[in-house]
Amino acid sequence: MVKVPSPNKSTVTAQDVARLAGVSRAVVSRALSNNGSVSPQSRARVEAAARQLGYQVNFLAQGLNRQRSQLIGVVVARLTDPFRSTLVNALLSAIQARGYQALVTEITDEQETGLSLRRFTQFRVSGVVVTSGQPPESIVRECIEHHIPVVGINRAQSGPSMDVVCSDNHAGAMLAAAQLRAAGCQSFIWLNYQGSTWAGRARGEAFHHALTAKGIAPECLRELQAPKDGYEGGFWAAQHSDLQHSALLPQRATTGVFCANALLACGFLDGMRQQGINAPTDFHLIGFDNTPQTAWESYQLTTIHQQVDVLAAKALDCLHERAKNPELAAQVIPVAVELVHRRTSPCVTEQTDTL
Amino acid sequence: MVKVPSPNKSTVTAQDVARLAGVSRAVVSRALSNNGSVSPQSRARVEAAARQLGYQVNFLAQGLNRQRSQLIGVVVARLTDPFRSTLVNALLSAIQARGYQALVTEITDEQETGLSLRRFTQFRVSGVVVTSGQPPESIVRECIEHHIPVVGINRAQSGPSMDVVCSDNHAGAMLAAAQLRAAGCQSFIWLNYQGSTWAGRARGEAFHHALTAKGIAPECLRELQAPKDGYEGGFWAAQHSDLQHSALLPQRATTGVFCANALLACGFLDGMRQQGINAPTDFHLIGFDNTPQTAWESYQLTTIHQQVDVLAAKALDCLHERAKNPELAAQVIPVAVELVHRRTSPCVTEQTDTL
DNA sequence: TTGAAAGCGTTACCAA
DNA sequence: TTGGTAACGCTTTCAA
Repeated sequence: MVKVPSPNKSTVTAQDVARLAGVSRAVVSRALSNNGSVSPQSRARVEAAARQLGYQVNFLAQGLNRQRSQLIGVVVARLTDPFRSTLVNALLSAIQARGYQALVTEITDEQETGLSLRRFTQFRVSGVVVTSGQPPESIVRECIEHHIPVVGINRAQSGPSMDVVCSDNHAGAMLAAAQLRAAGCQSFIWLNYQGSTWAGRARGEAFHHALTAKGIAPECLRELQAPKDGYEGGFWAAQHSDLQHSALLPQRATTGVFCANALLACGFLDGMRQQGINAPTDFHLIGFDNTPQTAWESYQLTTIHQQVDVLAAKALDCLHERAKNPELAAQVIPVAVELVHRRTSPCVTEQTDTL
Repeated sequence: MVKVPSPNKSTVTAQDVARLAGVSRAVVSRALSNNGSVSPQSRARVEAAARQLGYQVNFLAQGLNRQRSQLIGVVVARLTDPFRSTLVNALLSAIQARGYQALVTEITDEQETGLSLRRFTQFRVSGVVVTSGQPPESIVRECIEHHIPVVGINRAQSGPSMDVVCSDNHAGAMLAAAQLRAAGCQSFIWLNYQGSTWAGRARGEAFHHALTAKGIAPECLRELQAPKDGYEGGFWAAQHSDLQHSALLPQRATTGVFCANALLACGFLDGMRQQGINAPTDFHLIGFDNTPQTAWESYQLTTIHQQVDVLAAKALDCLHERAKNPELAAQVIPVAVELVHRRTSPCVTEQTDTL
């Protein structure tokens, strides 16, 4: 049973511990941070004193002195997007597991990324993870000059200073293309929204390549662009696609739809259903992200799964690496994705996809 | 066009600005923090110098000196829950709008709440918002002693030190009960999960009271308890309810189901549909939270809306109030909720509910 | 191994 | 109004 004598003095400092333990501040610091040599008995006395007084390091002072806080900055936009919150959740876990604390900034506009980074440097963070927005290269360089590593997740590499960890969009698009092909789709739709993120565009291009590589004629791939992101965007796209007509053709050539993200896919599916068209009977549908909702009974979306915890872990690895070696050339680290077979494009029985 | 001379010296301090402006550090500090008197010309020179050098305050040093950082701690669990992420999103916006930065901790276990608070104090945060978990009163008191106000959102008031901002669960339950009654429901089910949060239990009790106050016999209200939270819990509950039988009775007494949260409601609806039972034809369903998904076409859940931005704003107001006056008695601040009419229990045409 | 002392970068008080 | 100075609380040389 630890007994705190009395919280008379509002805040207990290393000095107080030193006094009680009968040593100097320096010894206290060394003992508590396992840094420098301390005799076993001193250490014991310090630890006892610290416990007794309920001493806790002042991270502000510690950071000021070390020129580095145990903070890691995280930039995110629209946390209400299920994929984003899943990713941030993974990041928080990873950050805390490594003994850091997360300083989170929400941006509503890509432009704000830079400002966030600046504020992070003012806290002397140990690193920054950008999950949304594209920071201006100049500001990233500022960070690097302050020895603050910056890593992006699922975004374009902007300049030579920022590492990037990125789900393998190309592989994802290939998996989607292969699945749709194997399922017998003859025509294809790529669904994205206007002003899509870099990741979305990358997926679209990869899908295009994957299809043409499979010998699909260009006119068989249409692109649908919703005026806005999210569920509503997908819903809108469904109402403005002409899939309902082609699906009703006598010799219906099954259409395969690939979406830039999970929300678009959910919205699209609902929008089509509202018109009496459903997957996989009338068309096939594959989304990206594998958010929890895509697994819900009403959707059961076939989707490309992103390993968020791997993304998070590798991002932190990156920060760590680069902190040790700032001169390192910027890397792009791919993270594998997986195709999750669900109802909107069910698994096809073994079939060599060599067409 | 601002020109940064050269980032030769890694980090520029107030001293540097002072030197360039030809004044002392003190003047720089006063000029830049609008605190204390500075002559117009000094101020101008300082500002120019600061801009020229790209000076940015070191928040660590500032906080150390002021004994308070411009950080606000946020405790959250399971950020993947859409309601949580919506709430945290609102909190982040509010925190930043007021010039603070959010220090976010994810807890996986209620027990960790205390540890989070401790770490927050080590950063000398200006306040703490607890959105998950119940902090031990002793630790909350520690915070208060360090002049760090703590506010909870949607949780029980634990002890006399923590303010609480809380959606009006009672009103929500009343609205739900009234709606179901008006829709003609004769029997009722309250759906919650084992080990529910305090808010969930409070909603259940309020629902119970509301019904009995309306003269509903106790045997008309059953309670369903899922073994786990979330969508899966709701889905499970649907499979283990006997609603499918009662719904098929010849003289079917329409059943009204009220759920502790949105995920349960979505899961329950899907689970029932899988058995061929649907709302509102076979039963009525009302959820809580009004998360984005409940508005999706596949669900269109009638639900109790929580005003997350009001919750966030009032929570920060609380912190502010209490920072000014730490001796204040702990408050419980209710936030109004609204009934959102959607398909699972559609709006009934004007009807005085005086039964 | 230990303690004294010099910072880390700001802010606030106080005398000028 | 201004500048010197003393904190703020910690870490890290550097001698002893």
